[in-house]
Amino acid sequence: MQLCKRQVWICYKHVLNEVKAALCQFLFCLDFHVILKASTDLLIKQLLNHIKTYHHLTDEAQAALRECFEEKILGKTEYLVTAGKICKHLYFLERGALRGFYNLDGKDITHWFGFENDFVTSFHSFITGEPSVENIQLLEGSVLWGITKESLNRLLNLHNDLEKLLRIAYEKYYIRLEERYVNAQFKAAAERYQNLLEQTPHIIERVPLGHIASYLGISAETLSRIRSRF
Amino acid sequence: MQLCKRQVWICYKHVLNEVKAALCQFLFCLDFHVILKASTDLLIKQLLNHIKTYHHLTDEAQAALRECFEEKILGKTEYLVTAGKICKHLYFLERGALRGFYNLDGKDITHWFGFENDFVTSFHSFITGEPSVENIQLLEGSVLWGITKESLNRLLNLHNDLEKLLRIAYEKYYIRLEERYVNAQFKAAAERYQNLLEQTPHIIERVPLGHIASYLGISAETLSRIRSRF
DNA sequence: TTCGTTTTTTGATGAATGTCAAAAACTTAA
DNA sequence: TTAAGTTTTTGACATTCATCAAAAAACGAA
Repeated sequence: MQLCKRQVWICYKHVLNEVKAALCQFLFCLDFHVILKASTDLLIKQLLNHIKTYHHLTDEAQAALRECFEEKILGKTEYLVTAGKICKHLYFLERGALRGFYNLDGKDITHWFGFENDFVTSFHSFITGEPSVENIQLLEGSVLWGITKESLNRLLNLHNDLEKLLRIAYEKYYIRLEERYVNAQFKAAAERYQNLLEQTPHIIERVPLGHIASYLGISAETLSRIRSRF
Repeated sequence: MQLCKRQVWICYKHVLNEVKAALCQFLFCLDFHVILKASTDLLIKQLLNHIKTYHHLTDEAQAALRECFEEKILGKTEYLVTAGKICKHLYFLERGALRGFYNLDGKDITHWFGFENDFVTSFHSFITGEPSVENIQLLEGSVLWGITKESLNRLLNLHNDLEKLLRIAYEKYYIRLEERYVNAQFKAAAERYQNLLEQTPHIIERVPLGHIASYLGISAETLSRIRSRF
């Protein structure tokens, strides 16, 4: 777990995604932590499109968001959030995959995954301002957009429709978590794996078995056996 | 499970809680479903005091809430919400206790408990407008305050501080659920019982063992054995 | 490609927990 | 208070799953 990396900030305008990705890949190899800062007239299209599915925002609120979100590109296995530190950002995952995990008796326990169009953060730390108990680690090279808690709070006081948007987002995330909770606690391991296969096959396709086993609350050996007998 | 009961609406002003409780008790015996309608200048004090811990409301917003919440008093074993029906109310539990449960393969699975100062509803049904999959049943005679989704939405559009309050409430409920999730899935049965003993002893004191076992995801027999060896 | 490392699979064993059944304790209503 | 019903406890046994160890497969860097 590398807590201290060399950082590069790159400001850009009208750069192709492919070029951007290649550049980042190159810098990852040199062990740099890359933070791309897009011109404000660019991008966040996907973010704005996504939140439209929650609630419609005024043009002013959209412009304000554009100002405050900062692009961040991280490579596979890098950490977005590390346990013990206060997490001051809320991130939108534009492209890629990551996992939230914490350490229990020396073992890593993965308790959630994030994919395209998810809002991710250590919610506990972000909301309470206490140090995070969980780590967030990249499973693939990913493109994220981050906003600080201060910026977000400022915007929430300026734009009422943003407050409503966030409330609706929390509602959605709440019932999603509730569903996950019921699945996790009250169904057998094999059934939970079946559910995963049917409802979120992308998890199985993109995440190594070990993490999935941990996520399902079973040992990797047991999951391997379940999988072998379909 | 009685879906259709005789109802009494009682409008009152300046009635002692003891008298109210005695009256309700009497009516429960006669198998009435009691709905008390307080004069708007009375009560909801506890509710308003409680939500102050989340966010301060303007006097106008407080007055608006007073108008919209309706008192509801139910007896032990009665149902607040039944599976299959759309739950259109959000409730504040002033006094009493209840459980949320659903049916899985013919067995009742209790997945949460509610106590004093909790907001309760079938969140999935309330938020999505779909029929509830869970039942909410009273564990003790309880005093609740309910608001309809329509009223709430109307108030949210009128009072921005209410929107903020609700967002903050969702945040709290979200991280509370997340904690419960991690506890549930990744700790052993005995440890979960220990946690319950330490963190929420009121659950153990006020809820029958069978429901607690179900809540912990273990059989009543196993819980009985865990308990016998402390 | 090849070597070394990590991940996944397979097998043997033991611990934890579920299930069924019956007894004991507790509740409730008449 | 009793009698009926419900909940909790106890015992015997079966099942599920974790653990440890070792082999096989997949992955990654040189």
